[in-house]
Amino acid sequence: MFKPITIKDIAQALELSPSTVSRALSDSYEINEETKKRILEYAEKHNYRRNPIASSLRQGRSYSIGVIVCEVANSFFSQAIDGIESVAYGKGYHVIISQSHDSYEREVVNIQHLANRAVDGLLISMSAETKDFSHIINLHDQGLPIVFFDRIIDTFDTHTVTTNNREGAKKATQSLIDRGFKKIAHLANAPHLSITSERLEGYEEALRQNGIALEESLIRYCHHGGRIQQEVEEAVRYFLALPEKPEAIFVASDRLSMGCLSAYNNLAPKDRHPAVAGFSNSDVLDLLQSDFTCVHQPAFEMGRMAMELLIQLIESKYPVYDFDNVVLETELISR
Amino acid sequence: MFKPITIKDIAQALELSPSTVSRALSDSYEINEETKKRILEYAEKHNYRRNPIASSLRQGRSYSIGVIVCEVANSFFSQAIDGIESVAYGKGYHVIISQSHDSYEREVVNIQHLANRAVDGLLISMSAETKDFSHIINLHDQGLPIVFFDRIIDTFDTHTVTTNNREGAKKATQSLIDRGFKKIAHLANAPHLSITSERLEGYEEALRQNGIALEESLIRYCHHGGRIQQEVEEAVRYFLALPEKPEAIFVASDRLSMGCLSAYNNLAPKDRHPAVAGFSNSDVLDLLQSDFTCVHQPAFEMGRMAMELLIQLIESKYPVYDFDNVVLETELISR
DNA sequence: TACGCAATCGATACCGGTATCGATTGCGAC
DNA sequence: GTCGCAATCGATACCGGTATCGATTGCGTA
Repeated sequence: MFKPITIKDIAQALELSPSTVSRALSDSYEINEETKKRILEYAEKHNYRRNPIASSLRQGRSYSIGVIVCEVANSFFSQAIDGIESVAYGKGYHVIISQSHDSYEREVVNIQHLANRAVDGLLISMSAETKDFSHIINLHDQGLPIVFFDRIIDTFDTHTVTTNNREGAKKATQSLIDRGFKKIAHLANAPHLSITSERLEGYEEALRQNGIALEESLIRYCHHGGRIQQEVEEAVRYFLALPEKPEAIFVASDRLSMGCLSAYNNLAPKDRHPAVAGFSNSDVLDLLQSDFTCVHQPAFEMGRMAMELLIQLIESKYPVYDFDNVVLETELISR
Repeated sequence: MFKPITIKDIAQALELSPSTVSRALSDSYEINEETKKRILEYAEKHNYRRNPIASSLRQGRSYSIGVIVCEVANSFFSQAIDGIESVAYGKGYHVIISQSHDSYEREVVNIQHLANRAVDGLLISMSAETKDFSHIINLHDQGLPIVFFDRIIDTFDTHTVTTNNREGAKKATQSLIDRGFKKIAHLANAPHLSITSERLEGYEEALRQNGIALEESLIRYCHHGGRIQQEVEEAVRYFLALPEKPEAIFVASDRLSMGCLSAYNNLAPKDRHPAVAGFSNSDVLDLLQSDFTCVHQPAFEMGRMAMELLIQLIESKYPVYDFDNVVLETELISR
């Protein structure tokens, strides 16, 4: 088995002390430029690599952060992750990605796992199923820096990055109204998600401003965020069974849009489907249906910003009590 | 700042030695059941968590493995990752996901990063751009266990998990032939990928067996795997400019299929598009075009298997010289 | 009685960096 | 001449577990 070269090996070879080598390798001002050069050259030549494990142990920091999202196979989150990584790599942090699959249990396990792996901080977007936040509160109480993005909770104060969900939902709904639809249903995400209530508000506001009565019967929730296709089909089946079928649907998310369209294809293949507008960051969905209007979130930017705020928390020398709640604007893309 | 409880704290509190506590916590047979119970209870009560960093340092193992794929926003890879995780978590391993975005440089950086983070092994699916394998060979020579899946290289011997690309490509092409098409183009991935040549073979074989002459002019490669939409558009533009336009296209991958369909929509919105068949694990693409026939790979199973083989390598007490090259079958899904 | 051995637990070095405290040298200033 | 201080480097403890080697006790057996 290959045994990598250590700082002590270098020290011995150059007749220096380990501390000198360590300092030289981290470019300390205490070390003579000449010696520094010797050490760096030797290290380079012998392909020395710092052992981050040992380093972490001593420094009490791992220079890695954890990200928990429901799933990476989702355009919004994969774009957000790209944004996160773009900042992280630049600042020397490593990103560990974890998926909750919108399941409460997996969220708990994974967050625990990440905390155990001694991450320096967490970027969290809540799972759809989660109603109890104690697993997160505990870590926060223990001093672990946490930043929420997209799906946030307000149980305690910290940085958050979201989009203007209310306004986005309003714009999407308005676009459907502008196209002449009056009977507009809403296919919503899990009720306890922050984005769900905000988007619902926007939907309601658009209806109200256009003098359209809100019908509770036109709102359907998906408690697992569409993770189970069956729940989406149930909603669609419900819509199809209504005496007056909705002419259009405002769908809360990407995944739900796909599930919804797929369900309509399966359940009523020959029928004319209602028009659909909704939140989406997919670059595929636009191929799907020419009349699909979507609200696009600046996912990359959100990831970037969340990561920057997290690093700010991590590297702050003093406890932070002043938190940012960034809200970015959405973009309506219609065809 | 919160200071977590350590093994030494427990030892002191219970008037035992750290080694006894350590052994009790790992359920060693050397420790009396009674003492074990005392220790476990105390640890539980005081919410003790083992410090994996310290543990890794001493044991020379991190119980984490690295995965490098081109991107997670890809159904095939996200499904494979799910498979990987399903095995990993069960065996106490943590999965660190890294994206190459089909770029050679990012692949090198990320693999280096993972190796630095002292992963116990790597699961690699090669980037489309990569032609030089020395960064991987180096790590392998240093004894790092590596298993390739999907996009493999044969520069050195190790476990690999792939699908029967030749057969899958053949089936897809055959399905187009069965539908009466004779002029069938092939939109291929980067030429140096293993999957590219294998799928090309299947395409050629299907043509040959049906007495259709192979026309080199109908084969277009995307050197960046479709990462740059421009290259796909270029290929489509090429197809559109041919004196005899292809009636159908066999597309090598998911991403290329999307890019291809999108390009046709943009470049020739009013034209009737050629029929498309190709490799895909997307659950969206089937919504797209009713006549899209796809070859589905058992991605989850591939991930599962690759992870199991990797663990086998990692936990083997003796050097392994006998390697498995698993080839799973594809499934043709037509409508 | 003495010896072997299993059961149980302790002391300590060690994993590879790094923070801390100190030592040495040289030189300008008083 | 001595003092102060900057520059440069060394020795060592320490981070938190864990592998290694030993020590002790008790009991069965020759």
